[in-house]
Amino acid sequence: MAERYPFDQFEAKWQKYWDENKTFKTLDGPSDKPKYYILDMFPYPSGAGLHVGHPEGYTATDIIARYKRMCGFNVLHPMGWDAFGLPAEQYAIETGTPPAIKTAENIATFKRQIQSLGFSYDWDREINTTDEAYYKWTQWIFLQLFKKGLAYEAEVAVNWCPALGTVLANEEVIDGKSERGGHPVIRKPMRQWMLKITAYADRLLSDLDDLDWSESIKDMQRNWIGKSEGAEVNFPVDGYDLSLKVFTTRPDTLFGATYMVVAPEHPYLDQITVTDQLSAVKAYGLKAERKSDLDRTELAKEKTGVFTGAYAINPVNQALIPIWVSDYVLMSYGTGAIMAVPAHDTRDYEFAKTFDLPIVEVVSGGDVSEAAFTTIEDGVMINSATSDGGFSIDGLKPSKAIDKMSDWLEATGKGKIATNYKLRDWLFSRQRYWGEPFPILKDGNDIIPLSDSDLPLTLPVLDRIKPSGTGESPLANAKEWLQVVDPASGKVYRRETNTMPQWAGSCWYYLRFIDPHNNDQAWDLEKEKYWMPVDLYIGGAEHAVLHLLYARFWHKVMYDLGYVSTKEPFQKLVNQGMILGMDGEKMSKSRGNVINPDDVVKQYGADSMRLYEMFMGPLERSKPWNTNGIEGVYRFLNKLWRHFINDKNQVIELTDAQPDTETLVMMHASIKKVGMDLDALAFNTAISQLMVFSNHLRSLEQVPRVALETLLILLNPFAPHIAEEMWHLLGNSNILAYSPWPKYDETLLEKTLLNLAIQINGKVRGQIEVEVDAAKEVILELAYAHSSIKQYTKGKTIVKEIVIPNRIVNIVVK
RNA sequence: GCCCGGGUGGCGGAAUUGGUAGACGCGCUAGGUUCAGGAUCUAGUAUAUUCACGUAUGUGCUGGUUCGAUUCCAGUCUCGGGCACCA
Repeated sequence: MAERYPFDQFEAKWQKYWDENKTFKTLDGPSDKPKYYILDMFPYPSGAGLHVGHPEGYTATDIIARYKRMCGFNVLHPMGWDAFGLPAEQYAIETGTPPAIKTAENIATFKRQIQSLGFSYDWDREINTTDEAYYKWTQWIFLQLFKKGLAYEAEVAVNWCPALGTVLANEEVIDGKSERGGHPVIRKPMRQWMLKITAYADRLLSDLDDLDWSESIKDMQRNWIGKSEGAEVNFPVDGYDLSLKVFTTRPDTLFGATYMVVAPEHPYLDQITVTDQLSAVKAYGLKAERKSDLDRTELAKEKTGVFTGAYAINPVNQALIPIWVSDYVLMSYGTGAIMAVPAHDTRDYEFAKTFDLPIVEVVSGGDVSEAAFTTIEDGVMINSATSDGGFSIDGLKPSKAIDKMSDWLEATGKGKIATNYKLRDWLFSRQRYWGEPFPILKDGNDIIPLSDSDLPLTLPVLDRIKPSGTGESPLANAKEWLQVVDPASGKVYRRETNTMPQWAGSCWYYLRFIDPHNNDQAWDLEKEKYWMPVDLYIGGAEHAVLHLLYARFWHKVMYDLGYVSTKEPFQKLVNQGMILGMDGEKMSKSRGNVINPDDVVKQYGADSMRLYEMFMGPLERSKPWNTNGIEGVYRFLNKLWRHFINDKNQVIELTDAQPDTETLVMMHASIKKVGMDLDALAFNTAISQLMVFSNHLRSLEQVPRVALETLLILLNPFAPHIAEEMWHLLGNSNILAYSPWPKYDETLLEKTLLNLAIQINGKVRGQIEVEVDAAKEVILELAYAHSSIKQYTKGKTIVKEIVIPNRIVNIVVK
């Protein structure tokens, strides 16, 4: 390791200075400065503390925040804690330590670690989702959702572990057994709160278009919402006064429907199954239920099913087709029933082959004796006309036939055009203690919301958190808390024992940062108008779908209620890539490849840590940690310090003379490149330019003060401690944090002479120096005069001369 | 299976609209400094071949478009992420 420059002497000093002087306190808007709201995904403060992945995003946002301040923006850059969640509760059950205590300890560790990196957060805006003053408003938002009819109760199956007397999260269930103890886990329906996110599916989808997010994240959200357009078709059940409704994206293939399949949970199943088949169907239903419980990762997708004995009437040709039951049809998607077109659907094809059901080709172009033909781009409809010839789609392309059949369904009332979504309503309750209590009272089945004045409904302090044994949360043990007596009527109500999931607090924290201490409102509407939307949001890709979708949903509800002024909360989103271990694998305790930021800061200092996190590669890419790499950036800072600062902490002698041309050009080129790279979040190449500039300055006999000062200004967002320290050693009394970002002079960067490569048949064979915008004739004359070009053209026929001004010359010879 | 991203020296990675591939950093080699090691400074460093000048090859692979392709197009292999019987 290189000899240390004294970072340990001044990094803490500057952190203390910024803290004591509240250097980064954000004044409430509106102000005359343009605003910039830059947000990190706030962390869950786990017991393990920070790992090097956390500071990657935080460093990126901090650099941008510091850069934007220097550019004259009013910057909002806050940090807080998403502190409800399972681990603290599990810890409480095991050790008896109350979750609030453990959580506070974890937060203290996280905060110390984050602060040791010199991030410029406005700590006066720190929020914690577990504070009463915060979750009061989470509860308030829930009440808004409830009043709008977007929150409802439903019976939903949970992972119930009888031995532990508790409900488990999916991640606590491994191979059908509880993670702790290995006890059996069964599915048990319980009353749960649901949020009607599906009501916003269309807007959540279409509003993605205007966001400055990566296409891949938008695609993930689009896929999750899973919009598909098609038709609903009613198939009357033969002999019954009811019809099976199906959803299909391929109404064009209706003539090819040779059977139907309903999900094992379909409500009509008991009614329509013939007596002979009843026991077989019931047995199948039980098996299907168990299968999904025990081993849902079963990869062998062998088709199974049972015939119900019933028949349906195909509405387009009156054909009688058998109705089967099979678990390849899901009750939770579409209508829980399908029309099966084996010739043109892979799954139906497999099923038909397994049970020897007829396969009728209605789109020509494939070979249905071999495989299902599923494309709608090619092929022509066949066998698709009614026997009386009254209706036909024969001869059409499938895509056209879809429209014609849909119209026919609408016209005859046998079906209608329909849209379906994969997105389901959001299961919004957990059987846990450590979460926001629902502001809800129960009177039998009646639901009574608390009034706003009763908020917050605080969590009761329990001597010991333990399972209720009934599947209800540990709150069911809090007898006093549970019972509420109405003083007027004397009537006794019971509180809701479910709590909200961890997502709740993170769904709106970006709004609370705007006005974190408001006791009368969740946030002030004027302040919201000033600060929203978030201009840049950086966080891990693991939240690409759920957190972002849920937050967008709440935001739209708040928008509809007039509490926020923007349709979308996060205008620009960037997902940082993962930092892998030295071995190129995901960092994990079991692999032993975890890097602790505390060790890095101790050994190399915060500036080197920050610089290395950004120098490793593009922010959005995954990349491996390499200790040699941090040595490199450390050496860069070390050389900078030791070249300009002597043993007595004095700056070497600088010159006040104008820099020479080369230095001046490099200085302005650096201002330009670093600024442009920062705008593009290309931190690694910006740092590279700083190194180039710094290397040049160190090579000079006489270093111009203005050049060194410019370097320090440019370096400041990246390595603020060393930049501030050297800035002050240079005799400046202002602080760099708010020094204006320098402007560059474009005219200095315009070259008068440039090197032009001469190619022969596309291969570079020589270079000439010409004036910018030199005439084609001049260039060619110089080119042919070049010795090696002469050699390559000697005795050859010149076929073509390509001269691209200021770029290249290519001479094609034969 | 479907939907997204990536594949460039020994390594992390650079490369405006197609226009001199390999910036910057690591590592390595040689030399200076040092009693020595470390640290540091200087020079070199894609591969093959050559004493050298040079020449040939080279951005996963195979083709294509072009005077010219890391960049555009088609196909293919591979790694990573997401979803997964979604009708």
